[in-house]
Amino acid sequence: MTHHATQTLLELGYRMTPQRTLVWDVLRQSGEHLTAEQICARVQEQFPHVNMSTVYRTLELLVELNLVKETCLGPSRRYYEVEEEVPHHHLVCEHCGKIVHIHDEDLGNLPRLLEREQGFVAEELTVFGHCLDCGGDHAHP
Amino acid sequence: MTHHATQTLLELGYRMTPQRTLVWDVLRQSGEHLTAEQICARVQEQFPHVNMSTVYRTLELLVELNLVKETCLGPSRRYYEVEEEVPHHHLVCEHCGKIVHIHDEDLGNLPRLLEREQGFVAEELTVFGHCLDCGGDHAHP
DNA sequence: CTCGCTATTGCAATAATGTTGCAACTGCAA
DNA sequence: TTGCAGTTGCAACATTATTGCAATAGCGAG
Ligand SMILES: [Mn+2]
Ligand SMILES: [Mn+2]
Ligand SMILES: [Zn+2]
Ligand SMILES: [Zn+2]
Repeated sequence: MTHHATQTLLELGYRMTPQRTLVWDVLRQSGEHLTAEQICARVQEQFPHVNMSTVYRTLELLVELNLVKETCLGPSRRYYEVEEEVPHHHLVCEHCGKIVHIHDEDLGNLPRLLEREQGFVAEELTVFGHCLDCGGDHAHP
Repeated sequence: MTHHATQTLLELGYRMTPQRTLVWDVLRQSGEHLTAEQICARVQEQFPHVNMSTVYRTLELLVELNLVKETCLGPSRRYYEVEEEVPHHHLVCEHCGKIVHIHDEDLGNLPRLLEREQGFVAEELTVFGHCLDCGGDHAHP
């Protein structure tokens, strides 16, 4: 576990445990969006007796401390990834499942428009649609 | 159940049943985003023995026929609403839970931007953030 | 209008995902 | 080294959704 996360935990009176280190390292090394179950499986490759409930509790803690981000990219499942310095948004291809990251500067004038017209402050957005490979022509190949 | 939905079902060889009529009518009359459980509760006010599994199966069918839209507005729950002619998108306030509809013309240049820069065809988008009442000033009151 | 076929339903069991109570264990600070 | 509060594993539980199956009931044919 990097100095960053370790320090945050210890400063706040939490303890460093192998379980927490492993969950964090899995997320750092994968760089993907992982479900709790996927994280648990990868943790168990190195430490087989680690329990799902520990993984859930660890994720809950890391999310609370803003070290990990929880995202809903579809029904019935939560995905986790390391919280990055600069926030990002998601394009989700409904055909192949591919997920692409975009950043505030890719949003054009939408945030200003929503704030001006609706008084709504956009923080994170998810766009469902079809990616380049899956037919931008609406053909849903 | 309106002529519209009835006809679609019958044309395709499905049968009209009181259960299907009730689910459809609940969705039409509410105009809100309802969970399967809420729909079932309202159906049971008029027809108490209707079962949850029937509601789920009915919703699955109506979604498949594009009569109802299923939306994921957060983890752990699916919401249903009547599919409208003109598609819409959602602003979800993470503080008070309020959901606002916006339409394509409220999106500014985002769809064109995504298509041009990412080759991504946006179909439906969900924006998480904070509504007017819940402090556009990031104060999260 | 009646009949019969088969789509549909209710029910209970099961699945999938996440949460919690609790006794045993263990970081870590003194 | 030691003690204790934070943490874990486990099993039970909670919530949301799906499925197998026998009983029921639409609806088209006659
Ligand atoms: Mn992401
Ligand atoms: Mn809606
Ligand atoms: Zn795709
Ligand atoms: Zn609000």
